[in-house]
Amino acid sequence: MEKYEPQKIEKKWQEFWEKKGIFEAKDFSKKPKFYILDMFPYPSGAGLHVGHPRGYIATDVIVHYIRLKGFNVLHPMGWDAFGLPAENYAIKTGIHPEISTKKNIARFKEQMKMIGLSYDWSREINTTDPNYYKWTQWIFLKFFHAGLAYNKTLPINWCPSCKTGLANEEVVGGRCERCGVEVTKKEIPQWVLKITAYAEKLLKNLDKLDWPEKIKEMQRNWIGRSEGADINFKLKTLNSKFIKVFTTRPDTIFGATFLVLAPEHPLVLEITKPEHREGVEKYIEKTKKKLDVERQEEKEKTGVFTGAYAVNPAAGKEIPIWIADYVLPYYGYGAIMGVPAHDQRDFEFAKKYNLPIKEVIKPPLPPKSSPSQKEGEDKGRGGLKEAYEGEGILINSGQFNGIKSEEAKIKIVEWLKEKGLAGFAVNYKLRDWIFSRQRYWGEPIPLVFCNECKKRVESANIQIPSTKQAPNSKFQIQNYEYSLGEILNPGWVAVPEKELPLTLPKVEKYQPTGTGESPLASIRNWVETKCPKCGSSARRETNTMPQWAGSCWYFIRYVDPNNEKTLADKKLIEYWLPVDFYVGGAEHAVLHLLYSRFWVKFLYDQGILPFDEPFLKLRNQGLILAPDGQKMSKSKGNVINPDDLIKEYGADAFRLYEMFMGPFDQPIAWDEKGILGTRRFLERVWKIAFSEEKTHFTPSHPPPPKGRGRIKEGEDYFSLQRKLHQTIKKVTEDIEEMKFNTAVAKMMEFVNELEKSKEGLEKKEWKKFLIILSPFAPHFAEELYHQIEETDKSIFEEKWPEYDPELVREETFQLIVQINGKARDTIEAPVGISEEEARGLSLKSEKIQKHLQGKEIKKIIFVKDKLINFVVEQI
RNA sequence: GCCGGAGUGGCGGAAUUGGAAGACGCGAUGGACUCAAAAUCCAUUGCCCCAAAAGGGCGUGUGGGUUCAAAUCCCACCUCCGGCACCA
Repeated sequence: MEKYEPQKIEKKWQEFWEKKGIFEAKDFSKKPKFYILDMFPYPSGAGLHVGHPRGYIATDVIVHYIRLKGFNVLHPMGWDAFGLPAENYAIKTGIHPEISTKKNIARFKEQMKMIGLSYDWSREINTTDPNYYKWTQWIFLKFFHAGLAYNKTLPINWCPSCKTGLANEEVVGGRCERCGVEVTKKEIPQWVLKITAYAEKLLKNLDKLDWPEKIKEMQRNWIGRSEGADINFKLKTLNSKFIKVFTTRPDTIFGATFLVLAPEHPLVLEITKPEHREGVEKYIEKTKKKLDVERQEEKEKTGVFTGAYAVNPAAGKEIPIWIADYVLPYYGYGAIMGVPAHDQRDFEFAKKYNLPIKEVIKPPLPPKSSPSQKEGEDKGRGGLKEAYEGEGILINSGQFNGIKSEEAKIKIVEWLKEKGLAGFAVNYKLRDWIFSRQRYWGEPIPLVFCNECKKRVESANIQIPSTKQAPNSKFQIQNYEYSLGEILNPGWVAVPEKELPLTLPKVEKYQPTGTGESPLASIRNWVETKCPKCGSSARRETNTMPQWAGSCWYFIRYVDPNNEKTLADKKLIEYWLPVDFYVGGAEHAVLHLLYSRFWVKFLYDQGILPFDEPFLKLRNQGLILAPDGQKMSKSKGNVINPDDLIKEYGADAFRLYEMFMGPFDQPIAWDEKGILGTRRFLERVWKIAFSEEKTHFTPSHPPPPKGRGRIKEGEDYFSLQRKLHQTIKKVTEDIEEMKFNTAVAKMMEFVNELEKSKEGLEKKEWKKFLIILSPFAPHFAEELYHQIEETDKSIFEEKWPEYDPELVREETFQLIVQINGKARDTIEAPVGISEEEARGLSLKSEKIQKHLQGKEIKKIIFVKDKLINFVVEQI
């Protein structure tokens, strides 16, 4: 017998598969298609650690399984290679990101091949390849022309360490998602994508996706839809002007005793009375200096009075207008109505500045624990301890007194609507996507700025239709045709499609300037260009696209990775897409997963894609933590690489252990001892494979009887058969449900039994076991398959075995005999026996007799093929 | 504070239409093989009582409840992890 030496066999079979090309997807094959995708990695310099492959191995298991089931599978891999680490590395070493990226990709690929992952490498893509990002730019221009990309100077989140602006989604707890440094504010011109235009669709479609509830919930919260009303408060002084607020509680309008504007509100200075001007300006200054985090951490409410008054449209009373930084400028209208009796924040503010508190909602039943309702408490004279935020019955609300708040929410808005002072409204927390990065290593934004065009567009005074009505309209000005985007952003002109890709120029210094300009700005002969429309001198946009741009659509490119005419052939898109099954980490819940849904919805509206959701089914793998229970990171020095493990234990033992260590979707700490267990398992299977009587058994007795009845002869043989088929069933079901850990456990159980058994399996049955093992341990199974089969076929060209339902069913079971719910004996009994038979069997047991002595049987509970329970009472 | 998920041996975990808790693996202990060790093989391995066996009791975060029977269902609470957080 040869020794099991994974190092010898793994390389051999990897080359065998590659030469055969059996893992390549066939376009338009007659087999049913299945597109299963891993989130493609950023090829970092550190290479893969043991956490990465967890998802890759899981999809690989599924891929093998589903191929064996007869599907035409698309399972590609590529590189999300734009990003800061490569650029930072370039700053440090002067090595161009393209070069370091190339090196890293080679390393990643080598590691993936080492694990034996069965990707279709003929479709490999790389987001930094100009032939790829040509289409990223092309899609950006679609957004631009449709009026969904706009240029605006905004105070945005700025990472002082990465020296770039960030999207809302990239700020985690006030810190930069990448480097963890606290985010500051910076006001610079930005390209912004109008993701908010898709808020409703992004929210609604979630319901139809087979995604983890957790991710869907996170997206729902992120989009943050609230229903309520817009209400106009007439200003006391500037007669024609209104302050508009959004509220989810129009039923409390009679209790609005003041207004609060965000310090950034555009009307603040206009309405402020001269005698309050100084205080207001000071407050605005102070707010400007505050970081978003500080502003949100502030517990104590602060604010200043503007001296101005507005009129409560329901109560008709004059109410003061304040400014305070607890009102955020970017939500709603940056202004709120203060209802201190029914909003805790307003309550705290009112308490602090002695503003009137007016109760307008009475709780339906006084809640016992509410301090405001305690007896003997000084209520009604501003003695409230906290706001009552629940629903209830209206009081102090004129003609609406006595009705329920639910009802009032509608009636009051309708009443105010008639007076032209309110309307039903919906608001979202989602904000538009800040799309510019002041860094080098990203896709150049293919736009130029032309002063002549700016003048032309501005002077033309065009009536702009809403983007919804005319997303792709063209406008003729003099001899030039402008798109909607070019009209909405005067002076900005798109680089013509035929000039794409607009390639990233070589630069001498990668160092970000920190002033808000990209390193590209220093390359004069690149920046200075001619306007593609009118030929006047123009300047290129020097910001680049964010990290997430390329990953928004990469799954589309895999279906036709080399197409030069379009992002992918329509027929291939129709055949392969959308992605049937997507696997990756949960950390992208509101980044990549939201952005790519947005892009797909847009491309669908543009008629470019025939589907509007990219990923039908999504599953997240749990994080693999370092043995110390911490997240693996280079800085902590606790990273474990797969290379050495594979060298020592083999790729198959590694794969098995990654699947066996715990439930796929739960985080788990790495334990190297565990891989020893799966290696031992393989060694035992190997030994069995070389034992003729175990794998080439010829039964000397008749085949197993169908149905009931037992034969003593060949008992071991039948019980092995049965066990094998139960294992096939369990492994099949577990792969479908991604319960890989129990699938592996079941195969181990089977092998234990086979080891112990006096008899063995016939060759054709042994083959079935090798096939169900093959997705987990492909090299190993292929080797043993060729040991029993003279063939140049691969095990992966076989068929997934069907289990025999007759064999899966057991003939006997352990009847549990309970007395008062406690198990007192077990008796082997034939499956399907009746209560009477079971009772008869049980009463024969000495143990049971003993327990029943001196007791009266009150009741018998019988569960078929499981247990019988005697309920007794002491006589 | 709000939303989501989870608490089971020394460890990772199994068991969910309620039906023997601890599958499988790791570790540990004893033994075989060996000059010895590693590897391998065999046995034991939730805790407690009993000299041992037989036998019995306890046991799935805590407290209560429903039930012949609860890790599983209900109520209250505790802890941990993840996400969001002055969103009007």
